[in-house]
Amino acid sequence: MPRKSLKASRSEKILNAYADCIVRYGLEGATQEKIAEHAGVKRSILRHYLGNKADMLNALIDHVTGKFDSQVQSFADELPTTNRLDTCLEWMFDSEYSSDKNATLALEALTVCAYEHPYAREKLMDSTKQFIRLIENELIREFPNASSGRIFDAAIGITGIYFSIDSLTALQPPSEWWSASKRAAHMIVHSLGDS
Amino acid sequence: MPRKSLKASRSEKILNAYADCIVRYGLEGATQEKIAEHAGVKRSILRHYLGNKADMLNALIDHVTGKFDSQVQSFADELPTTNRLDTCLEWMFDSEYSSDKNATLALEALTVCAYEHPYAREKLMDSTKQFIRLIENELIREFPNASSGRIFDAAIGITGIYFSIDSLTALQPPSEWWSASKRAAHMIVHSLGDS
DNA sequence: ATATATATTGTCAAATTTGACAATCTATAT
DNA sequence: ATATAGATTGTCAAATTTGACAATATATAT
Repeated sequence: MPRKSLKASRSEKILNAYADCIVRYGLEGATQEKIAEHAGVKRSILRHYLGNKADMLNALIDHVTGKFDSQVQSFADELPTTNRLDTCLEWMFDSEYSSDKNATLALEALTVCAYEHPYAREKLMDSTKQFIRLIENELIREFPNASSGRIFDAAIGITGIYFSIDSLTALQPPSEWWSASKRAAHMIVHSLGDS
Repeated sequence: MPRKSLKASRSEKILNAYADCIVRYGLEGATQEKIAEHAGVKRSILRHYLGNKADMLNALIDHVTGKFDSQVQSFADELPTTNRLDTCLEWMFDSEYSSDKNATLALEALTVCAYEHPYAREKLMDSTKQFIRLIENELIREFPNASSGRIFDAAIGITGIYFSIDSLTALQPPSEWWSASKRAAHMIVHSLGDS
């Protein structure tokens, strides 16, 4: 008898707007007013679907990490069977192929609340680990004889380079920084071949 | 006749507290109240020495970038004559040697305001460039025959790895991530030798 | 058509944050 | 000792942000 619930779709829209806002204004700068405006809804709606501020933050943490994780997963699934590693780096460091870098940026923007929010710290850590593992897997596939230690080192390095250039987008760096980052990642890859 | 001004020392103390707060609570989460508390002064003092919120932010930008720049400078000055590059990476990726990582963290925390603050964007970009240049110089000293392109790529990579592991401190990563980051940086260095 | 659960809007109070200024205290030179 | 410029504290109003709830509108099944 009741009308069908819009909780799922509305929550999705609101949380995406929330994530956009923390990327642009910082975690504490993302007020409910701005979030509502970005989402194109009234502020009261936020409370109706997601509760108070603390509830919203928890929902955001789940949303952002979940979105990031699923993007990482589909990223891995869509890699071709041949030339996987090169394609992987191509997608990571070419803005043309990047479907939605905002997931990574939102993840990074949330790190500031990890100091006082153990739950956020755990989930962010898990997502980061999963991303590193993705890189590890591709490196292992290409260099099955490399030691797990060197694989891990390389994965940490490539991930770091990616996270770093990604977070630098706010500074609008020249596009050469992206290509240089890609080549730096390739340097790490190549060094695995010299074992 | 007047009493001597404390403007320099007080401003220094307040701006350091400001920087600490944005690292812990984010840019917009660093309220004047919290800053004053961290600095051990009354809130009114902030206004007296640094003006209103906008004035404080501008002062903070100058302070943080200036502090970072001078640390980078003294970092370069203190490098030994032999084994400079290894020492450089040792200092960067060993928390024992790191005198004050907060300067880097504050720099990164400020990037969120670059979207709407062109002045901040410029200064943050300049400081980042200067850091990259430091790495470039050390690489050139070690590999004078490497092309400037590869030097730049390597510098971007090493800088990215450093910035990234640094900003991940909020997630309290295991210490192995630091050592892995260092080894990844070394991988980039070694790949310069195979030109 | 009507009941019902949900969507949506609106409004007000409480809490937080900031701006501005007055008032007082204190060191320093004369 | 006294004048002076600056240090320090205190207070209040304005603006912002959030919390909470009432009131209305609307879709859906019967």
